[in-house]
Amino acid sequence: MKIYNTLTNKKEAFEPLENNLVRMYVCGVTAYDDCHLGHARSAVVFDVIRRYLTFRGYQVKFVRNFTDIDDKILNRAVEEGIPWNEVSAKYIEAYSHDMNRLQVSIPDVEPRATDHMQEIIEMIKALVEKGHAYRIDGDVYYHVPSFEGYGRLARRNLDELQAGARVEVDERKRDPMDFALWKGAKPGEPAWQSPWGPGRPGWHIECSAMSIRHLGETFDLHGGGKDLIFPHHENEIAQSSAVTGKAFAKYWLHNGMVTVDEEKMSKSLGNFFTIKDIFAKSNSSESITAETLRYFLLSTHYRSDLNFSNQAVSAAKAALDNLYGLFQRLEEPTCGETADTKSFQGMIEGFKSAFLHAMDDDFNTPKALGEFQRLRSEVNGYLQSGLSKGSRKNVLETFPQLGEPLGLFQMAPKEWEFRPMSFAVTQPGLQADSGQILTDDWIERQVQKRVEARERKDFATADQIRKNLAAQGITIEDRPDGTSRWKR
RNA sequence: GGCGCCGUACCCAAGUGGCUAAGGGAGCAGUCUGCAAAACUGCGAUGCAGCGGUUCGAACCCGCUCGGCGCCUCCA
Repeated sequence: MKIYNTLTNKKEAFEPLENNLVRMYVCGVTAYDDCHLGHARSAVVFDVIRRYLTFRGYQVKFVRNFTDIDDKILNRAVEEGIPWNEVSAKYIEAYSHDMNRLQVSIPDVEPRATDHMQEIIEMIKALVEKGHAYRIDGDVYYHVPSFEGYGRLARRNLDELQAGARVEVDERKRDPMDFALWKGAKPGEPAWQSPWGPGRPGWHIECSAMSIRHLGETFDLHGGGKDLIFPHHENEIAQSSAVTGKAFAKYWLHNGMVTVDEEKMSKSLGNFFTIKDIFAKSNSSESITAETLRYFLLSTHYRSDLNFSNQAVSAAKAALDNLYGLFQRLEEPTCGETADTKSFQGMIEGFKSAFLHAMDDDFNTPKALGEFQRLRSEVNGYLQSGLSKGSRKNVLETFPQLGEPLGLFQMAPKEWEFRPMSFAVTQPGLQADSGQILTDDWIERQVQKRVEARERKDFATADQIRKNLAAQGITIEDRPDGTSRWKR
């Protein structure tokens, strides 16, 4: 298996530090607002990485944190007029809800900064003792020049950084690059007791403290969005290695940004789409919307940026329609039995090995999805001439089995709906009475009436029924034997 | 200004030194069908931003140019 490591800037053979145990930490979110598609991408990408490692036989311990104390949370509390810890609790709940809808599996540990104050304070104390941090009044700063390897991850040197510094420099700091480990509390702010007086931790230290607490001083994988490389991950390394004297994470993985009109999706630009909104505006069921979003998110390699558009999501939905269409046909009773052919077995095996090969190469999900599509096309070809029951079953099991690491193809084919996906009300007339209110029984009766009409060659009636159903978003497909299937 | 990434067909997107440049969406044509739908088959980049260079051979390596983006500030 090969994994691209930001630390070395190249793909490396993946070798866990300890046998087949993989310890991975991913930076989660600051709980002060609903999460958007960018947050979701990071969560889905690392969910897939975790699932695939597990699928490959590794024992994975996966930790993803919540930042539940931070300036933005405090600001939000003032805005909403509620206590700060209600803000974080509310948005942690919202995040968990969204991740659950997106079928993102729950990490083994979801640590929160406020539950690790002891570890954080101990770590800062150690940094002060070792001369890597200093106190100014109630604040504690990390002294960046005291750490020799600073800038290695982001491939920058201190001179360059200072030349480009855009922040107003706090004159009290020994170096402009120094960052806060501990912030003394201002009146009215929440505070924890510390050797430097009441206050709260800076952002970067919590990830160091929590990852070491749950995974040990050196662990295998550390992930997050690529916008965290600098300064967040650079600072994590500086803090952690300065305390332990050991290497921190062995492999650093970073996902690309989600963009809108080629610009990074972000709060500050205001060009973000929340997961909540996307689900609310979707004309499909929650599970179908979730699978479509996952397919969309995995259709670009995790390290590249991914542009969000209605068209791109629709393409993902259409691609899934074709796959679920095949599943549906495979489940139908066979008319003619044909014997298994050698070439069929070979084709399935060829697919499996192509899938593994793609995923083993730095989790190349777009390539893997391409292989699934190729399998679909192959199986459809076999279906033209006939496929044995055993082979049908084989295919029907292969998709969910290999789709599991991607979190795809877990749905029963009959639950799938084939209507084009949209996120807004496009055609009010059609939208208003789309399939949802129609019961399967009612549709079934309509279809049966049409079958009977066709039997007596009353095509006018048959076509009228088909037209009516089409207006409700129901598609009819006639089989050669005179029966019909329908799809929402 | 510094550091880094990217530019592959109408759209999305793999491929990063050597078979006919994966796959999906959209489109067109054919087979099938009462007509459809679906499926299948075929068509679609003599070329991978442009220009040079290295090489027996380059989308892939090197250089320059143009264009886009990210980070350098909170950020997934």
